[in-house]
Amino acid sequence: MSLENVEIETPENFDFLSVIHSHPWAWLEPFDWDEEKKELRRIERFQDGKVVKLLITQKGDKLIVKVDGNSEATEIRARVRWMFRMDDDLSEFYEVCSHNHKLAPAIGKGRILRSSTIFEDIVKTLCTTNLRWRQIVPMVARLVTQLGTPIARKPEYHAFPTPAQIAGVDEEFLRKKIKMGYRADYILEFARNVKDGKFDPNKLRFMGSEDAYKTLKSIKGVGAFSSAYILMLLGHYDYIPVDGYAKSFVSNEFYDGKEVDSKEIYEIFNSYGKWKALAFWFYEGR
DNA sequence: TTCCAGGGGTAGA
DNA sequence: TCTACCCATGGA
Repeated sequence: MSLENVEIETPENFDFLSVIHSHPWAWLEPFDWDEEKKELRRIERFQDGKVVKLLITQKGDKLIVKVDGNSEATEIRARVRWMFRMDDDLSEFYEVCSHNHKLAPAIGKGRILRSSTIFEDIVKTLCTTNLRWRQIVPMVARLVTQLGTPIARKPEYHAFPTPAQIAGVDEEFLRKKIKMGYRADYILEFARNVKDGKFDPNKLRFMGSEDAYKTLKSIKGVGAFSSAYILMLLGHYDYIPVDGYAKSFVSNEFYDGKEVDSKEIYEIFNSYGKWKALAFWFYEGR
Protein backbone atom coordinates (compact mmCIF):
# COMPACT_ATOMS: atom_id res chain seq x y z
CA MET A 1 0.00 0.00 0.00
CA SER A 2 1.30 3.42 -0.86
CA LEU A 3 0.20 6.71 0.59
CA GLU A 4 0.34 9.64 -1.78
CA ASN A 5 -1.10 13.14 -1.85
CA VAL A 6 -3.07 14.63 -4.70
CA GLU A 7 -3.53 18.40 -4.58
CA ILE A 8 -6.41 20.16 -6.30
CA GLU A 9 -6.65 23.92 -6.58
CA THR A 10 -10.02 25.25 -5.48
CA PRO A 11 -11.97 27.74 -7.58
CA GLU A 12 -12.83 31.24 -6.43
CA ASN A 13 -15.63 31.40 -3.85
CA PHE A 14 -15.10 27.78 -2.79
CA ASP A 15 -16.18 26.94 0.76
CA PHE A 16 -15.12 23.43 1.78
CA LEU A 17 -17.17 23.29 4.99
CA SER A 18 -20.24 24.61 3.21
CA VAL A 19 -20.03 21.71 0.74
CA ILE A 20 -19.80 19.25 3.64
CA HIS A 21 -22.78 20.78 5.43
CA SER A 22 -24.84 21.42 2.26
CA HIS A 23 -26.89 18.26 2.95
CA PRO A 24 -26.34 15.02 4.89
CA TRP A 25 -24.39 12.99 2.30
CA ALA A 26 -21.07 13.38 4.21
CA TRP A 27 -22.58 11.32 7.03
CA LEU A 28 -23.61 8.42 4.78
CA GLU A 29 -21.25 5.57 3.90
CA PRO A 30 -18.95 5.32 2.03
CA PHE A 31 -18.44 8.95 3.08
CA ASP A 32 -17.55 9.70 6.68
CA TRP A 33 -16.99 13.19 8.06
CA ASP A 34 -14.55 13.72 10.90
CA GLU A 35 -15.68 16.97 12.51
CA GLU A 36 -12.61 17.25 14.74
CA LYS A 37 -10.05 16.81 11.95
CA LYS A 38 -12.28 18.55 9.36
CA GLU A 39 -11.55 15.60 7.11
CA LEU A 40 -13.85 13.76 4.71
CA ARG A 41 -13.19 10.07 4.25
CA ARG A 42 -14.40 8.47 1.06
CA ILE A 43 -13.99 4.88 -0.10
CA GLU A 44 -13.84 4.86 -3.88
CA ARG A 45 -13.93 2.05 -6.38
CA PHE A 46 -12.22 2.74 -9.69
CA GLN A 47 -12.87 1.43 -13.20
CA ASP A 48 -10.35 -1.38 -12.83
CA GLY A 49 -12.11 -2.61 -9.67
CA LYS A 50 -9.45 -1.29 -7.28
CA VAL A 51 -10.82 0.17 -4.06
CA VAL A 52 -8.96 2.96 -2.29
CA LYS A 53 -9.45 5.20 0.72
CA LEU A 54 -9.39 8.95 0.13
CA LEU A 55 -8.95 11.43 2.99
CA ILE A 56 -9.90 14.92 1.87
CA THR A 57 -9.05 18.15 3.73
CA GLN A 58 -8.63 21.78 2.78
CA LYS A 59 -5.35 23.66 3.10
CA GLY A 60 -5.42 27.24 1.88
CA ASP A 61 -6.64 27.35 -1.70
CA LYS A 62 -6.17 23.62 -2.22
CA LEU A 63 -7.93 20.39 -1.44
CA ILE A 64 -5.45 17.82 -0.21
CA VAL A 65 -6.45 14.25 -1.03
CA LYS A 66 -4.48 11.62 0.84
CA VAL A 67 -4.77 8.44 -1.18
CA ASP A 68 -4.36 5.14 0.62
CA GLY A 69 -3.84 2.71 -2.25
CA ASN A 70 -2.67 2.71 -5.84
CA SER A 71 -4.70 4.67 -8.34
CA GLU A 72 -4.40 7.24 -11.08
CA ALA A 73 -4.07 10.84 -9.87
CA THR A 74 -5.97 12.03 -12.95
CA GLU A 75 -8.96 9.84 -12.15
CA ILE A 76 -8.91 10.86 -8.47
CA ARG A 77 -8.87 14.54 -9.44
CA ALA A 78 -11.80 14.09 -11.80
CA ARG A 79 -13.90 12.32 -9.16
CA VAL A 80 -13.13 14.79 -6.36
CA ARG A 81 -13.87 17.72 -8.67
CA TRP A 82 -17.22 16.12 -9.53
CA MET A 83 -18.16 15.36 -5.89
CA PHE A 84 -17.22 18.84 -4.66
CA ARG A 85 -18.81 20.62 -7.64
CA MET A 86 -15.55 22.43 -8.35
CA ASP A 87 -16.46 23.16 -11.96
CA ASP A 88 -19.87 24.67 -11.16
CA ASP A 89 -20.09 28.33 -12.09
CA LEU A 90 -22.38 29.95 -9.51
CA SER A 91 -21.47 33.59 -10.17
CA GLU A 92 -24.94 34.31 -11.58
CA PHE A 93 -26.54 32.81 -8.46
CA TYR A 94 -24.35 34.98 -6.21
CA GLU A 95 -25.40 38.01 -8.23
CA VAL A 96 -29.03 37.12 -7.47
CA CYS A 97 -28.15 36.63 -3.77
CA SER A 98 -26.48 40.01 -3.53
CA HIS A 99 -29.87 41.70 -4.09
CA ASN A 100 -31.64 39.92 -1.21
CA HIS A 101 -30.47 40.19 2.39
CA LYS A 102 -32.01 36.79 3.20
CA LEU A 103 -29.80 35.22 0.55
CA ALA A 104 -26.65 37.25 1.09
CA PRO A 105 -25.22 34.57 3.44
CA ALA A 106 -25.47 32.08 0.55
CA ILE A 107 -22.76 33.88 -1.41
CA GLY A 108 -19.83 31.45 -1.54
CA LYS A 109 -22.16 28.54 -0.84
CA GLY A 110 -24.36 26.56 -3.23
CA ARG A 111 -22.17 23.56 -3.96
CA ILE A 112 -24.14 20.53 -2.80
CA LEU A 113 -21.97 17.48 -2.16
CA ARG A 114 -22.66 14.56 -4.48
CA SER A 115 -21.42 10.99 -4.81
CA SER A 116 -18.95 10.02 -7.50
CA THR A 117 -21.67 8.29 -9.52
CA ILE A 118 -25.22 9.32 -10.34
CA PHE A 119 -26.24 5.72 -9.66
CA GLU A 120 -25.18 6.10 -6.02
CA ASP A 121 -26.99 9.43 -5.64
CA ILE A 122 -30.22 7.93 -6.99
CA VAL A 123 -30.02 4.82 -4.77
CA LYS A 124 -29.29 6.99 -1.72
CA THR A 125 -32.20 9.28 -2.49
CA LEU A 126 -34.46 6.20 -2.74
CA CYS A 127 -33.14 5.13 0.70
CA THR A 128 -33.96 8.46 2.34
CA THR A 129 -37.67 8.65 1.59
CA ASN A 130 -40.12 8.40 4.43
CA LEU A 131 -37.60 7.44 7.10
CA ARG A 132 -36.01 9.11 10.07
CA TRP A 133 -32.34 10.02 9.68
CA ARG A 134 -31.24 7.60 12.41
CA GLN A 135 -32.80 4.78 10.38
CA ILE A 136 -31.27 5.90 7.08
CA VAL A 137 -27.65 5.95 8.30
CA PRO A 138 -27.52 2.30 9.43
CA MET A 139 -29.55 1.18 6.37
CA VAL A 140 -27.05 2.70 3.93
CA ALA A 141 -24.17 1.35 6.06
CA ARG A 142 -25.62 -2.17 5.79
CA LEU A 143 -26.00 -1.80 2.01
CA VAL A 144 -22.38 -0.66 1.64
CA THR A 145 -20.73 -3.16 4.00
CA GLN A 146 -22.75 -6.18 2.88
CA LEU A 147 -22.62 -5.58 -0.88
CA GLY A 148 -19.78 -3.16 -1.67
CA THR A 149 -16.24 -4.27 -2.53
CA PRO A 150 -13.89 -4.06 0.47
CA ILE A 151 -10.37 -2.65 0.36
CA ALA A 152 -8.10 -5.66 -0.11
CA ARG A 153 -6.05 -5.23 3.06
CA LYS A 154 -8.56 -3.24 5.07
CA PRO A 155 -11.77 -5.24 4.84
CA GLU A 156 -13.56 -2.92 7.27
CA TYR A 157 -13.81 -0.32 4.47
CA HIS A 158 -16.16 -0.85 1.53
CA ALA A 159 -16.96 1.11 -1.60
CA PHE A 160 -20.56 1.81 -2.62
CA PRO A 161 -21.95 -1.29 -4.36
CA THR A 162 -22.05 -1.31 -8.15
CA PRO A 163 -25.33 -1.85 -10.05
CA ALA A 164 -24.24 -5.46 -10.67
CA GLN A 165 -23.56 -6.06 -6.96
CA ILE A 166 -27.02 -4.86 -5.97
CA ALA A 167 -28.67 -6.58 -8.94
CA GLY A 168 -27.01 -9.82 -7.88
CA VAL A 169 -29.09 -10.27 -4.71
CA ASP A 170 -32.82 -10.89 -4.39
CA GLU A 171 -35.56 -8.73 -2.95
CA GLU A 172 -35.75 -10.87 0.17
CA PHE A 173 -32.09 -10.08 0.93
CA LEU A 174 -32.66 -6.32 0.60
CA ARG A 175 -35.79 -6.54 2.76
CA LYS A 176 -34.51 -8.79 5.53
CA LYS A 177 -30.75 -8.21 5.64
CA ILE A 178 -30.56 -4.57 4.60
CA LYS A 179 -34.00 -3.83 6.12
CA MET A 180 -35.13 -1.64 3.25
CA GLY A 181 -38.79 -2.42 3.54
CA TYR A 182 -40.86 -1.57 0.47
CA ARG A 183 -37.87 0.31 -1.00
CA ALA A 184 -36.20 -3.06 -1.75
CA ASP A 185 -38.38 -3.62 -4.81
CA TYR A 186 -37.62 -0.16 -6.25
CA ILE A 187 -33.87 -0.32 -5.65
CA LEU A 188 -33.57 -3.82 -7.07
CA GLU A 189 -35.49 -2.94 -10.23
CA PHE A 190 -33.41 0.22 -10.69
CA ALA A 191 -30.07 -1.59 -10.16
CA ARG A 192 -31.07 -4.34 -12.61
CA ASN A 193 -32.11 -1.81 -15.25
CA VAL A 194 -28.77 -0.02 -14.93
CA LYS A 195 -26.81 -3.27 -15.00
CA ASP A 196 -28.70 -4.47 -18.09
CA GLY A 197 -28.15 -1.16 -19.88
CA LYS A 198 -31.87 -0.32 -19.94
CA PHE A 199 -31.20 2.81 -17.90
CA ASP A 200 -27.99 4.80 -18.23
CA PRO A 201 -27.63 7.32 -15.36
CA ASN A 202 -24.79 9.08 -17.16
CA LYS A 203 -27.15 10.24 -19.90
CA LEU A 204 -28.72 12.51 -17.26
CA ARG A 205 -25.54 14.59 -17.29
CA PHE A 206 -26.27 15.81 -20.79
CA MET A 207 -30.02 16.41 -20.51
CA GLY A 208 -31.86 19.67 -19.97
CA SER A 209 -33.69 19.91 -16.67
CA GLU A 210 -37.15 19.13 -18.07
CA ASP A 211 -36.01 15.94 -19.82
CA ALA A 212 -33.92 14.91 -16.82
CA TYR A 213 -36.92 15.46 -14.51
CA LYS A 214 -39.16 13.27 -16.68
CA THR A 215 -36.48 10.59 -16.94
CA LEU A 216 -35.90 10.52 -13.18
CA LYS A 217 -39.62 10.41 -12.45
CA SER A 218 -39.94 7.37 -14.71
CA ILE A 219 -37.87 5.40 -12.18
CA LYS A 220 -40.19 3.45 -9.91
CA GLY A 221 -39.88 4.86 -6.39
CA VAL A 222 -38.66 8.25 -7.56
CA GLY A 223 -41.43 10.82 -7.30
CA ALA A 224 -41.59 14.61 -7.53
CA PHE A 225 -39.54 15.20 -4.39
CA SER A 226 -36.74 12.76 -5.23
CA SER A 227 -36.56 13.89 -8.88
CA ALA A 228 -36.10 17.51 -7.79
CA TYR A 229 -33.54 16.46 -5.18
CA ILE A 230 -31.47 14.47 -7.69
CA LEU A 231 -31.77 17.32 -10.20
CA MET A 232 -30.09 19.62 -7.66
CA LEU A 233 -27.22 17.15 -7.42
CA LEU A 234 -26.99 17.22 -11.23
CA GLY A 235 -26.78 21.02 -11.18
CA HIS A 236 -30.36 21.91 -12.22
CA TYR A 237 -32.26 24.13 -9.82
CA ASP A 238 -35.62 24.80 -11.46
CA TYR A 239 -37.57 22.13 -9.54
CA ILE A 240 -37.88 22.51 -5.76
CA PRO A 241 -37.78 19.34 -3.62
CA VAL A 242 -41.03 19.81 -1.73
CA ASP A 243 -41.37 17.69 1.38
CA GLY A 244 -42.79 18.14 4.85
CA TYR A 245 -39.83 20.25 5.93
CA ALA A 246 -40.14 22.57 2.92
CA LYS A 247 -43.84 23.04 3.61
CA SER A 248 -43.38 23.86 7.26
CA PHE A 249 -40.49 26.27 6.54
CA VAL A 250 -42.35 28.17 3.81
CA SER A 251 -45.56 28.16 5.84
CA ASN A 252 -43.85 29.77 8.84
CA GLU A 253 -41.58 32.12 6.89
CA PHE A 254 -44.04 33.44 4.31
CA TYR A 255 -47.63 32.41 5.09
CA ASP A 256 -47.95 33.13 8.81
CA GLY A 257 -48.24 29.45 9.68
CA LYS A 258 -51.04 28.75 7.16
CA GLU A 259 -50.84 25.30 5.53
CA VAL A 260 -49.10 25.39 2.12
CA ASP A 261 -48.56 23.07 -0.82
CA SER A 262 -46.12 23.01 -3.77
CA LYS A 263 -48.07 25.76 -5.53
CA GLU A 264 -47.51 28.29 -2.71
CA ILE A 265 -43.84 27.29 -2.41
CA TYR A 266 -43.24 27.88 -6.13
CA GLU A 267 -45.08 31.22 -5.92
CA ILE A 268 -42.46 32.39 -3.42
CA PHE A 269 -39.38 31.13 -5.26
CA ASN A 270 -40.41 31.48 -8.93
CA SER A 271 -38.82 34.92 -9.03
CA TYR A 272 -35.39 33.26 -8.74
CA GLY A 273 -35.85 31.65 -12.16
CA LYS A 274 -33.43 28.82 -12.87
CA TRP A 275 -31.89 29.24 -9.39
CA LYS A 276 -35.12 28.73 -7.46
CA ALA A 277 -34.21 25.43 -5.78
CA LEU A 278 -30.79 26.74 -4.77
CA ALA A 279 -32.37 29.92 -3.40
CA PHE A 280 -34.81 27.76 -1.44
CA TRP A 281 -32.03 25.43 -0.22
CA PHE A 282 -29.75 28.19 1.06
CA TYR A 283 -32.42 30.64 2.21
CA GLU A 284 -31.46 32.09 5.57
CA GLY A 285 -32.98 30.18 8.46
CA ARG A 286 -33.78 27.12 6.38
C1' DT B 1 -49.80 0.08 21.68
C1' DT B 2 -49.71 3.89 18.79
C1' DC B 3 -47.60 7.36 16.18
C1' DC B 4 -44.72 9.13 12.65
C1' DA B 5 -40.75 10.31 9.66
C1' DG B 6 -37.47 16.33 5.10
C1' DG B 7 -42.62 10.20 0.22
C1' DG B 8 -44.35 7.41 -3.59
C1' DG B 9 -47.49 4.26 -6.22
C1' DT B 10 -51.94 3.31 -7.54
C1' DA B 11 -56.90 3.50 -8.24
C1' DG B 12 -60.61 6.27 -9.01
C1' DA B 13 -62.69 10.63 -9.88
C1' DT C 1 -54.48 16.55 -12.48
C1' DC C 2 -56.03 15.74 -7.80
C1' DT C 3 -57.23 12.94 -3.70
C1' DA C 4 -57.54 8.93 -0.63
C1' DC C 5 -55.39 5.09 0.80
C1' DC C 6 -51.76 1.92 1.50
C1' DC C 7 -46.94 0.81 1.86
C1' DA C 8 -42.47 -1.03 5.78
C1' DT C 9 -39.31 0.12 9.48
C1' DG C 10 -38.02 1.01 14.23
C1' DG C 11 -37.55 4.42 17.91
C1' DA C 12 -40.15 7.34 21.19
